[in-house]
Amino acid sequence: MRYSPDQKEKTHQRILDEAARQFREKGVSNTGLQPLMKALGLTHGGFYAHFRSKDDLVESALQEAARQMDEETARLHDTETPLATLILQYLSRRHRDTPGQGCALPTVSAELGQLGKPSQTTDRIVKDRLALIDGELGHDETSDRSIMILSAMVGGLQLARSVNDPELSDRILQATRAQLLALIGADTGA
Amino acid sequence: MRYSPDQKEKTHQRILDEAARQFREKGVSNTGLQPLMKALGLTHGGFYAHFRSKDDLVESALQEAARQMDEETARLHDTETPLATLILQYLSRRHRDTPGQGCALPTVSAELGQLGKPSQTTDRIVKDRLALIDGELGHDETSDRSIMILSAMVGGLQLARSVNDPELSDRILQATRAQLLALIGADTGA
DNA sequence: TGTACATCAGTGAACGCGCGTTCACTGATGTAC
DNA sequence: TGTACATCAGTGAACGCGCGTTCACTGATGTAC
Repeated sequence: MRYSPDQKEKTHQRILDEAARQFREKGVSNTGLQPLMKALGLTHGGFYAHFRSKDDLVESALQEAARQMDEETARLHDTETPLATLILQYLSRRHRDTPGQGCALPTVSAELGQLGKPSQTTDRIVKDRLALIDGELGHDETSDRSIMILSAMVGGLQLARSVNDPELSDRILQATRAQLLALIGADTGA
Repeated sequence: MRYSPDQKEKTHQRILDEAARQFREKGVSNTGLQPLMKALGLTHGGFYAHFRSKDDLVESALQEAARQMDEETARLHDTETPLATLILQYLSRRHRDTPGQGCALPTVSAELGQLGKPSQTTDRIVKDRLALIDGELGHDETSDRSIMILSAMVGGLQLARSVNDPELSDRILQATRAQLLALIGADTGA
């Protein structure tokens, strides 16, 4: 059956959103196209009217996740201390517990790197994040400090997600947060 | 055919070693038992004389990787500045390029966390690493500082592996290394 | 010492299953007259 | 305005494939007599 004129575009976006969520939640390898389409109330055959292949979807979904992230960081600048807010949000329980809405670096990017599938988008996300942090720190170009902050953010989130003991997980978030805030306090203050 | 008395034990260890390597290199989901056994010159059916299931192998291999790591860190104490040496080795090109011999936290543990498979071993590895770092820093119990150092190590390694641009990858390793060494210099010096 | 038998690590075909992908088809909508 | 036709998003069966797992079997070694 044929649908209203903008129906295809809407479905395309729904697939993209759901994929971006599931890829970050369960990993690319553990996300099947069949269950994904079923979750949207569609059958799997129709997928190929929207994307050339699963790899195509992966790349598009990674870009979509990056775009969503950009929107969120844009909203950051309305706050008083954007970098502190970024760190607090990144290393929050909420971000730990909802990977589907969060940063793609610890999940999708890591898996792509492991599989040897190069993605320009990973580099773009990393460079954007670094530029954001450097901007807040008052640096004109990529600094060692901003790289180390991003490393600690990604590693802290990942460890908090990997660990089994809930107290240890909370502790990892809290400690990494506190240390990073102290670091940037020393940078931007005095 | 039957083999010499200690043959089974040797084969068991060979499977364990190869699995620990492949899991860290390609991820658990992307490692098949059939190719794994073939790589050892065996057929896949024989696998179940050694392990109850793939999940059993995953847990055993994770423990094996942890054991290998312990051996390596034990050797660290022969060096003059063990913590600095640990950081330099962890964030080295060598470690980035040979995940099969390296730390399981950024690869296997992350994937298990993603799949919702709890593993006691992940917690043990994290706690051991933290204890090691705290010991070098002169702390009696887990400190915020040691957690943040481990976060930055894991995150820096992972980012360096995920990124496509070789210069950016090298830069991430170098910057995270430099910042962490400066941090522990300030801690242990002064 | 020689022979009959039990053991069991490893073999390889077979299983059901979910995967990514293909393809002939459907049928409501948009277009042409 | 009414009718005939083209379009094409979505359907659902089917494909070949690799997966984890099972199982009847093999045959060199260890054991019992």
